[in-house]
Amino acid sequence: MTDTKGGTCLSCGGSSFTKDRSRGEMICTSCGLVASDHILDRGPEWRAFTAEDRKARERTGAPMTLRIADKGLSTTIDWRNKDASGRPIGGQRRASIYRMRRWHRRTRARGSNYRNLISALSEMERLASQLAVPRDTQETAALIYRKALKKKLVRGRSIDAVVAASIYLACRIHRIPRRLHEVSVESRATRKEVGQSVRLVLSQVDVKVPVASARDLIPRLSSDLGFKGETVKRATEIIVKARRRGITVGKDPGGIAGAALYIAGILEEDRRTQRKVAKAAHVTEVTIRNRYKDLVRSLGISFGLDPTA
DNA sequence: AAGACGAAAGTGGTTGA
DNA sequence: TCAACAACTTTCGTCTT
Repeated sequence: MTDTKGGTCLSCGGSSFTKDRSRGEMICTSCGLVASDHILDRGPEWRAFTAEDRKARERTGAPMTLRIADKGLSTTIDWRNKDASGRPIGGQRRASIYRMRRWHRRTRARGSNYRNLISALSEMERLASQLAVPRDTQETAALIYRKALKKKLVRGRSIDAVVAASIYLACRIHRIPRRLHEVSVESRATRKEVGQSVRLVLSQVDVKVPVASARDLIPRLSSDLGFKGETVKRATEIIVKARRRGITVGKDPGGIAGAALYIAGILEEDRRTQRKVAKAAHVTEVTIRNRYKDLVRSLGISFGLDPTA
């Protein structure tokens, strides 16, 4: 409990508030009203300097706060200026009731968006930790989701799908190799739904997302398969060349990355079976073979001579 | 026996009339 | 809404190591 902030309490008219940092709540010091509904909207003010601080607020702060804020006023306030026994209410008390009514209306008007955001953010938290997505990437995801929400893209489709899409896109922006199917496996939405949401968000929301590249998948795949450094380097070269020839467009990046690693493995005498590579890359052996053929043909790779180039 | 290869048919999704 | 289509998968038989 530390700093106090300006403003007027809607319940008692008091002007002093206590801020509970761990919960992100604003509490009126004279009547105890939890007045915190704006905290969600003040994105920038949420910035904290330590990881713990940020974590504490992001996780439990917003949703819990809102839940509390709503709880206090979930009943309707009668419009007549009478008290329970029918006597008229006057003076300061009356003004205070009026303010409460207005506040109540406002909360309700924005209520559906808030409610949506609450469940979305908690789902996002769950998904992100499941996928080991870093904090800043998660923030990007939250931002994308908010934009989508503002554009009414969530209407009529599942929150989970749009959340998953936001995380997937945020990962791509931050070049964190998370593939669509990985995200959808952890999501409650199906791969199809997530995919559709990704496309929708991509077309409607103003985010620039780099194209998914096979290159970004190399580090993960190679560590899964235990390739040595030289092999990884060579695989990366192969992909760079392949992209320059334009034979990577429209193909599953997993297949390309897998095939490049497979080829590099042969060239570097660091071989893995197609089966293993395919499994790690989440494609079939056939796809590895097809990409392998494409790559070998268009890059003129030969396996006979000592590969020193 | 395991791995590599390729043909053929099937799947789920996009695109364009 | 439907058909054509591209990418990928499944399945399976055959060759190679």
